[in-house]
Amino acid sequence: MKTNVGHEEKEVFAAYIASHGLKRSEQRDVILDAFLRSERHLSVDDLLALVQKKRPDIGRTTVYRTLKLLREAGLASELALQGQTRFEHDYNRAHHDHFICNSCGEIFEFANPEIERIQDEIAAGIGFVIAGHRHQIYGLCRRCASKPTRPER
Amino acid sequence: MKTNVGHEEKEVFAAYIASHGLKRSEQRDVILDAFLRSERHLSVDDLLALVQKKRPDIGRTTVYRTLKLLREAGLASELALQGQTRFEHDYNRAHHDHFICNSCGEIFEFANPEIERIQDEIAAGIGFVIAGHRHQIYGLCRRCASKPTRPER
DNA sequence: GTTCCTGCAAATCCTTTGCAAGTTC
DNA sequence: GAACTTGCAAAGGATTTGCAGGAAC
Repeated sequence: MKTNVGHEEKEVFAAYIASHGLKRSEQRDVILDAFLRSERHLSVDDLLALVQKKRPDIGRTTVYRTLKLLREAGLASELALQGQTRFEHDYNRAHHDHFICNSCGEIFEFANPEIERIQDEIAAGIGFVIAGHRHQIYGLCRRCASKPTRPER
Repeated sequence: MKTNVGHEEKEVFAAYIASHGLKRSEQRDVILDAFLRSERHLSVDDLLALVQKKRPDIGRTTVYRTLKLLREAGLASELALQGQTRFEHDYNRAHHDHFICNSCGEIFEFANPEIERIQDEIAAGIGFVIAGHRHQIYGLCRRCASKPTRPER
């Protein structure tokens, strides 16, 4: 297993901690490490499960609180899906949106400058100042779409 | 005050009720009427408040249940915002997406065939079969953006 | 009469918060 | 030692469900 995953991100977090009068902790280290090692779009419970493989005594509350810090530090960003929130890496990542498969739950990213441009144009037309957006496309991924009849949802 | 608002929609609902072995009720009539009279994007509590002006004894649960029926009958559609769900008219309405003001909560609709086309194109490229999407743009509306300093959120 | 509806209270689900005990600096 | 963290349990907000009584057909 790779060691020293996300070295730079860990430094960013340490700097954030230091500059905000916070303290480092074993738990935060473990949670950040687990977060950085995963390339998936993790729910809080996904991350909790990963974390508890290393340290079963770490609680869900701490995961929630640490994810909040990671967001503030610019390391994680929130993906607000229907029922639950998922988190993805955000350090040095360009903006993108998501396709979400209703059958297997897989999430695919996409980015399209043309769509962004049109959004800006429409916003300008009504004097709306954009702060952010949420653009999620639901349906069936290639694999699930080709399977005979798989119940969605 | 206008009478007989949404005559056609009321017929659609009656037909839906009849064809599904359901029964009509005073409550459903009041809720549907209040829903049709409003042109806003209503939260459940918004609608409950409107309904209770006429019939204070109608409960929140019934509003939830009736909205579910209205969705199934094709009269209402759900707008899944951050914390809460809002509902809008869906009868004979074309697809559209939303701008949402973080300051005053106002919701503006927009539709852009070009964006839809690009979405379809990207989806086709990865073999994704689109079932629906959610495209919400957050920020400040013209009025709120022009005010000096209004706390967002 | 049977079946469907309604409203209340209780139950869920996800997330946040209060608090006493443990850590970090 | 002061200030921050942690985990539990409790609280929160939105939505759903169980149930007994009330309406519709």
